[in-house]
Amino acid sequence: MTKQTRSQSVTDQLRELVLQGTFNPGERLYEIALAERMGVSRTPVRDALNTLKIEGLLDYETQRGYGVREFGTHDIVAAYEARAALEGLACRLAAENGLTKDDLAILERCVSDGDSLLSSGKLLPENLNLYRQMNVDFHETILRASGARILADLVRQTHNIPFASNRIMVWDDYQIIHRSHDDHHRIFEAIAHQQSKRAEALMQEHVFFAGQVLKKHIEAKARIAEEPGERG
Amino acid sequence: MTKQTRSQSVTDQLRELVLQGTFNPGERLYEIALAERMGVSRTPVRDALNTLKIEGLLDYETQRGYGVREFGTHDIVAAYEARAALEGLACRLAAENGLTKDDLAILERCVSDGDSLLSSGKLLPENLNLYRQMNVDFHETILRASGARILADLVRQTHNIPFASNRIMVWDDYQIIHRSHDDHHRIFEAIAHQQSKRAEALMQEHVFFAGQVLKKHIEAKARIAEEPGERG
DNA sequence: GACTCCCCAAATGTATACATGAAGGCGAGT
DNA sequence: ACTCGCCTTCATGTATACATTTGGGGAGTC
Repeated sequence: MTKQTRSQSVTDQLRELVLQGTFNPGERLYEIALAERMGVSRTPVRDALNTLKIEGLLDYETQRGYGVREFGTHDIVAAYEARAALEGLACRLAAENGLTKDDLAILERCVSDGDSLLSSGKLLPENLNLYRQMNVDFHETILRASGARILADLVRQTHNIPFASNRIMVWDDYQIIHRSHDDHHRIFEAIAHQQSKRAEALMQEHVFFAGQVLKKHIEAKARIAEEPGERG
Repeated sequence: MTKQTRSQSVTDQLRELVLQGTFNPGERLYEIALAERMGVSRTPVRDALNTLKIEGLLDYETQRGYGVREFGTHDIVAAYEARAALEGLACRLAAENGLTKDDLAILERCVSDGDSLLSSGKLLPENLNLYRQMNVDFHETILRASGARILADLVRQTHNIPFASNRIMVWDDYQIIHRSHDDHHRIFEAIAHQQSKRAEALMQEHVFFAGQVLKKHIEAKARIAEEPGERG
């Protein structure tokens, strides 16, 4: 990891805090309080707040400061739908342009690495990070291969929603992970054979499905959390 | 227009300068020089540079400052394709949810205003701003009606590319404008009748077509600009 | 007792001083 | 004369002092 400035470091820390739900929705964030908490001056904190505002994680009003933006299931689903459309598009462009040998090799490696990690019939907890990294690599390689940096930028935006990050997945169902990795197989095949339309459709479904899984997961969790109160 | 801070004002000015091509691609932007030029201190300038970096207009390297990002025809086309996908999605969601009476009324108004402006068989120069505003209203209303703020955010991003703004259009061909407004008619109809799939397809084509027109326009201009040099 | 107006406190906006790092030129040594 | 390394210079990164605005609380009046 290359050296980074305090502004960048604070931005990353604060983004992580917000994405992890450390703050309550709507909670106001004070520059001075954050600066003291992080052990820096207001300057890097202001940079970070400004950045997260543009990324869409914070609300802002002139002379009134920043607040944590509220996100509902609806927003998460919309983010996944947007991501599905964008990554589908990137996938099609990549297939149309044709990949470099290097990029093709990376994708092939991702697919075979995934096969290994899943070969035992389950995903071992110690392999979770490896699988996650493989998944990120797969998607980022395709975005890069699309040749359109703006698509990568837009997709990055769609990750900036609590629960919607590509690093957060539903891991408790081997069947779902297996099916997801099966999608990777077919996407790779479609790209390699320049079946651009098929590649687009597969990627759209791949991402959309992940969104649906996450949605059900969140709703189930919310139901459980509410039950004790509903009994009274 | 509500009062805004210097940071916001400088950001808007600088964004406009970059979008209008005031700086050469790759040109470096110095904080101090900009601050003097704009008559403010480095603080608002730094805010602005940070903002435009995240919006994707500037490149940045730690301890090395900011530079104007280069955009090619390829980027512009990709931006339009992304916008087509996103606005198509928003249009479908809006049609599925159903619009409020107010939003429906706004769209209807946009359509009939456009009819008036084009009724003479051409678009008069003094009506150009009115038409442009109508067009912006139409698209923004649909984005709002989609109920997904993230879509509006993402679409805004796609405007942050030189030549790709929704405020820049190719105005010299009445036929094209007329066809574009005809799309609005049909999109309105599809939304009003909750024909969500049709609404999505129409909007996708509507935006994609605008991108194609712009692409040809840019290429034609580039050809003309190069000719004198090619003769030598 | 409630309402209004004014003043103060606190938070954000802006400027500037200071710190750090990077790049290029100049001088010394070979 | 050429190369290596240091040193100067300048631009960015960070902290802090100062300015402005907002909102609330207290005092005074009806």
